[in-house]
Amino acid sequence: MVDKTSGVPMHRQVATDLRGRITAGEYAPGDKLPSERAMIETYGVSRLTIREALGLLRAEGIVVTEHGRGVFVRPPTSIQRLSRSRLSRVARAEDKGAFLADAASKGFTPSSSVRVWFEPADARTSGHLRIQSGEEVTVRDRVMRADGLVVQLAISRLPRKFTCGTAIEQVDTGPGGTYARLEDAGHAIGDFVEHVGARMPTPGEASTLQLDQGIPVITVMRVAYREDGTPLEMNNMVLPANRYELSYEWPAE
Amino acid sequence: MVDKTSGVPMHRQVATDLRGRITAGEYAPGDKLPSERAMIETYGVSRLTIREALGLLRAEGIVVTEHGRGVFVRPPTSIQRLSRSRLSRVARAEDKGAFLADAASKGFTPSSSVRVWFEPADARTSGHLRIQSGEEVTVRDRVMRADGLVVQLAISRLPRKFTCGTAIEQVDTGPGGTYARLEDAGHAIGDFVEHVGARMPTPGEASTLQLDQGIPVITVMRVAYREDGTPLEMNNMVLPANRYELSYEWPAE
DNA sequence: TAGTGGTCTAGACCACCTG
DNA sequence: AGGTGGTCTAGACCACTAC
Repeated sequence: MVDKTSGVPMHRQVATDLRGRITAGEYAPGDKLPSERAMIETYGVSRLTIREALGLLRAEGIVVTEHGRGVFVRPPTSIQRLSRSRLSRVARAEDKGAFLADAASKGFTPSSSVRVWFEPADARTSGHLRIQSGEEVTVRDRVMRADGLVVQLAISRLPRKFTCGTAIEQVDTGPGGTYARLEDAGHAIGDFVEHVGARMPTPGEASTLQLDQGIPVITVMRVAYREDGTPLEMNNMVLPANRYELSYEWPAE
Repeated sequence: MVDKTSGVPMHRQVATDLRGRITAGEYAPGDKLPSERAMIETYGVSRLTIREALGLLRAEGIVVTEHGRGVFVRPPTSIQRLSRSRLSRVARAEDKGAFLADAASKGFTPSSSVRVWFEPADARTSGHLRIQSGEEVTVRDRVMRADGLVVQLAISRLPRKFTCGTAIEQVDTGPGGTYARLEDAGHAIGDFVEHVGARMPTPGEASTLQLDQGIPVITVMRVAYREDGTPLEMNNMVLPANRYELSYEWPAE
């Protein structure tokens, strides 16, 4: 039962109570919570109030609702660790690309869909790639899956002058992927820079990545530089935050 | 007006319409949207339906509601970039610590509150620091502010055997911060590893960081290793995702 | 068929902000 | 004082899932 006179909104009281029972283990991961109509009796409030409380818990990512089935404590999802070694030259030499290399090493069956096209660089692209605005860039838009589940979106842009006549302009870039083809063409990679952020997904991303409410996405913008400092590629990645963790390591110098 | 027969829930139709008008620039950042009661007339639906639509946009982080004032298009927040150079030995030698160094270089007035205590290592801590479970660790819990606004939470744990008799066990660690004191004590830092993730904030974090709805937090777990590979410190940081971006760079090797 | 969550209405009162 | 969002009720019907 809730206290209608405490000043604390009733739906918050309900949410706090449920959250406490979940963290205390009364409802374990995967367990079904009582139905909304049962909670109406339990707490003595209207159904909307119950639904508002559940909305808070959903937004926190600790419960999921399934239409026709019930409300469940979200089970922990296994986290993939992506470490910067995924970009090592050794890995490239042996494999088809960063994502496929990574997934295969972890026992997943990876697959990806690729679309390739060309377009003039917009302001943001030209800034990061240090080319003229409007200069033609090669765009590779990829959707990566592990065991059929979409786990990563990535869209790469490269100045077309570096990809002309290479397999980078094909759907299948061949062994070692884009970076291997760049090196074949005489553009040895010198440095990588990654900018990492997080935000809530757009509706499109949420449906493509099959994201539940309350799950943010990690955004990574990676720029690959040639040994002379020329930007070769800008890669914008979107990862579901409940399935990924990024790892970086470096010497203290 | 919405189409009540299309099968698409009305609150989604309203949300899609508003989202379109916002991205089209009809409502600019900072602009006030029409009041909920005005939208009831515009769309011909009940107030709850309007509020559900606004709830979707809030969860996406594109609008904010202010009690008694209205609903506003969220203005873009300026992003702080944290790069790994913040941990350079040079910066340590000149300054009070990573955060203060960083904030000062960007024109903010930084401040921080620190609490220090000692406790036995739990399973997770002992695993990362490679010590016996229950061994005593020094805990430094910090709340960092820039111009009075809380911008970062950080909680560090170090095996106490490395901090005994150093200023690390004091609130003020002195010039260069924790890492400088470790080096003074003969523990030269060899490597850093950071694990980066994102999630929705807990209610406590949301209020401490004054986070609006729809803003995730970036989590960083940093482990500092001595030159011989011994873990010296585990630092768990929580950053508001709308104010921070992390940058990493490394040679292609 | 029965139970679940999903959507929606009409109306009410409260808390907060601005004039 | 008047407008705004915040909370809450009672009731209804729909869509999905299970048995």
